[in-house]
Amino acid sequence: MQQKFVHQEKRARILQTATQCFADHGFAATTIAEVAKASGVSFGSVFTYFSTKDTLFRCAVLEPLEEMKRVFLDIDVQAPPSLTVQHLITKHLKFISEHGVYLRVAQHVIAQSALFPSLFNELDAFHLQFKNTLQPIITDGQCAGEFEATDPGLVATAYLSFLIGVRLAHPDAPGSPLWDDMRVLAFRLFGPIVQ
Amino acid sequence: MQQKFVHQEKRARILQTATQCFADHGFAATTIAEVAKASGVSFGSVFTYFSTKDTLFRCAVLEPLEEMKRVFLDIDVQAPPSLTVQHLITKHLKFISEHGVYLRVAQHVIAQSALFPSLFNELDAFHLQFKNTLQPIITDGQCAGEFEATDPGLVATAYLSFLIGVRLAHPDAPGSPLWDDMRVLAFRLFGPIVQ
Amino acid sequence: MQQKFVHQEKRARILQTATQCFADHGFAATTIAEVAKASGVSFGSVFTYFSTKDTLFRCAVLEPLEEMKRVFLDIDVQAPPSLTVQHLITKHLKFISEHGVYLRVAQHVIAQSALFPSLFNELDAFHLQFKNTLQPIITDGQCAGEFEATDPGLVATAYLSFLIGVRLAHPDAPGSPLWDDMRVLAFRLFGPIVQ
Amino acid sequence: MQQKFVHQEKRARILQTATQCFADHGFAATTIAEVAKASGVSFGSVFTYFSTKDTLFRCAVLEPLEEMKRVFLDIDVQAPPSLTVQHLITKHLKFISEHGVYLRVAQHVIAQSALFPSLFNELDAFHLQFKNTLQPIITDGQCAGEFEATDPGLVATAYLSFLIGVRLAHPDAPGSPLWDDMRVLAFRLFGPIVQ
DNA sequence: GATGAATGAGGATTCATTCAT
DNA sequence: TATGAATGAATCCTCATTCAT
Repeated sequence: MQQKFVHQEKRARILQTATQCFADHGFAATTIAEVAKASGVSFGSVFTYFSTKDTLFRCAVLEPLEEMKRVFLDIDVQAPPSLTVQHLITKHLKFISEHGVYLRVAQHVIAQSALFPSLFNELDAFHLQFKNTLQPIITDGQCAGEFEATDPGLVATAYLSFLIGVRLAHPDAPGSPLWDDMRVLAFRLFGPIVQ
Repeated sequence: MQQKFVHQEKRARILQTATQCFADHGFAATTIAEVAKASGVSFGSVFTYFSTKDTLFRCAVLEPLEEMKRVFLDIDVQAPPSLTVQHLITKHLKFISEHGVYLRVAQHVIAQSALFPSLFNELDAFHLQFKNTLQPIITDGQCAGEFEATDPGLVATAYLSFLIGVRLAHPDAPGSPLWDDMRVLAFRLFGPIVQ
Repeated sequence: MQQKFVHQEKRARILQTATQCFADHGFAATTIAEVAKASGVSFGSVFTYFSTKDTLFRCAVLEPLEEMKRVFLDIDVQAPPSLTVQHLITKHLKFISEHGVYLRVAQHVIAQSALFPSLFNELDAFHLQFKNTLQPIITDGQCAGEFEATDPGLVATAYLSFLIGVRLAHPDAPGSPLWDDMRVLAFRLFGPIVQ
Repeated sequence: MQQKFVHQEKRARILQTATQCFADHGFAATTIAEVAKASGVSFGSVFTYFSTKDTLFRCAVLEPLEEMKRVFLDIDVQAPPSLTVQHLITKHLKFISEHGVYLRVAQHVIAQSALFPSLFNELDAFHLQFKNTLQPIITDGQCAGEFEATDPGLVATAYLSFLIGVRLAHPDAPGSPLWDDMRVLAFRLFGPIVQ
């Protein structure tokens, strides 16, 4: 039992270090030796926990994706719709501000989809799920006269693209005021109607 | 003279091919042999035109940046400011829709700034120049009551981030209707006031 | 006492599995992990019974050699010599037909004598002992006019080479009729004189 | 043209060295670095000529096989059949005495057929061709009353096994008298009838 | 200039051996 | 004794760069 715990703890440390390296240097320029050293484990130990470098990368991409799904796909619907959207925006910006390292790894996959087809598909599926989850809220808001009438799919796409772009363009630490400031800008994409 | 022309044409072909490879596989996973083959030139010829792989990458990043500067930094000011902004948006979206390959290379530099510090600085300087160029227009629009009062630097940042995000999230061909559709969404970031 | 028995049984199982692996893949391409798995024991246990991989190989080569010596060096002399030889041939072919796995391991040592000098010496010594044991019988047969006059050492060498060659060239199961059929061919090497 | 010649000469040198190493240490225990050093070429150059270690091994096994086929499958039929057989034996023993290194590599493939299935099939096909080529001669000899009546396939098999066994059991240099002495022993396998 | 063979440093992966539990 | 995680040396292979033709 104790064993198992130690094992998991060590695995997590390697994975976290590797994620940082992948984010900083990309897949190809990250070496296992570098990950091992930064993790404080021996070279061979990395292979004890992750059979290949590809496996390590897969885990770095897919495991945090589960948490991201929980944050982005579980929507707490409230009235009115515009309030729901504002809460979402706050939650989303908080998440991306805190997970910059992971998101840079994910961008690597998106930018070089040809190199990581199966990982790309996973991320693309998430993208689609997110759009499908967000659209009904947008539609509700438009019906309620809170948002301008625009293709909800387009709005969802634009919003997600905006989040991606903000994250990529700003390697800032989580504490930066930027993330709070961006909330109002993000909200504009939904076409709020001033009453 | 004829010689010179042939020389330039060959160089351009190599650079274009290399840009495509860098965009698809990143810097580290692109090999000179691959570029040579795809360019239809001999292996050794790549080194005749570009002394090192780094040089080739630098050229792939910096040369198109000049064209990008012309498009993004030369602003044709018109009245009213909101019209200027709309023209800019059209021009910008057109550019990014047509230069997807180059922009993926640039994203590579941004995402892995630690690997390419001098290139990153060039792109970052462009980012700053762009913001400095755009801000006066935004300020004018706000003064004219066309845009809501918001930190103009924040708006410029949000807008550029949006462009980056849309480009990264959509590997679509230039012909997609997405690029036209996004114009209205982009415009919303400026906080247009309906009159 | 019971303990000891279990110990020996486990050791024997590991050694048998290892012999099969060494025969199939050679020394270098056989891994301890593979032997452990195929033996149904834990990885570490292999080292409990055999301190190194070399030791395991040595045991796989030398322990069955004792049995082989009993079969090949204990000659039951009968009259006439040609009958003795025929009985030997039968016994030898039976042995090699039943010990194909072991003999492939031994061939490994012979073929790569530079890698296993001490093991090679053991096998070579056996070779010599065998020749020395066989020669008197051949000489007797020649004196009795049953075999043509030929250098007895040459005949013994040819006969042992024949046994080795038949075994190497035929991975057949023990039940194959080949082994019986070869008896008459083996006998010819002794130069029997038809009366 | 000169280029091509140099190229072939270098390739041949690497292949010859590699064959010696494979014969001495087997496939797994032979390192590319060792082959490179012994060949007097750089490590990387080995890969210029042979893309992988497996390819190098394949070439070491298959290329000399062509010469072996010429020697073993082209039979110069003469009268009487027993004379043909004696000439064959002389030719064969000469070949194996001179190609000990190659034959040890081939034995490696035979002994570990599971590791090299496609190479094993090539050698096995040769084995079969050889038997099919030899059988008619044996049958002729038996019809002419020169050889005892025995299954010709069995005789051919026994003879080839004998050649293999003699070669494996004797790492002697070509000049050894053994090879000449063995001719009469080999001939006995055909069951010559003294007249 | 054009070509492609030569070089060797660098990196992923394997695996015998050790050792803590 | 039994187990299997930890270690790092060893090895195959890649590829940027050099250079002779």
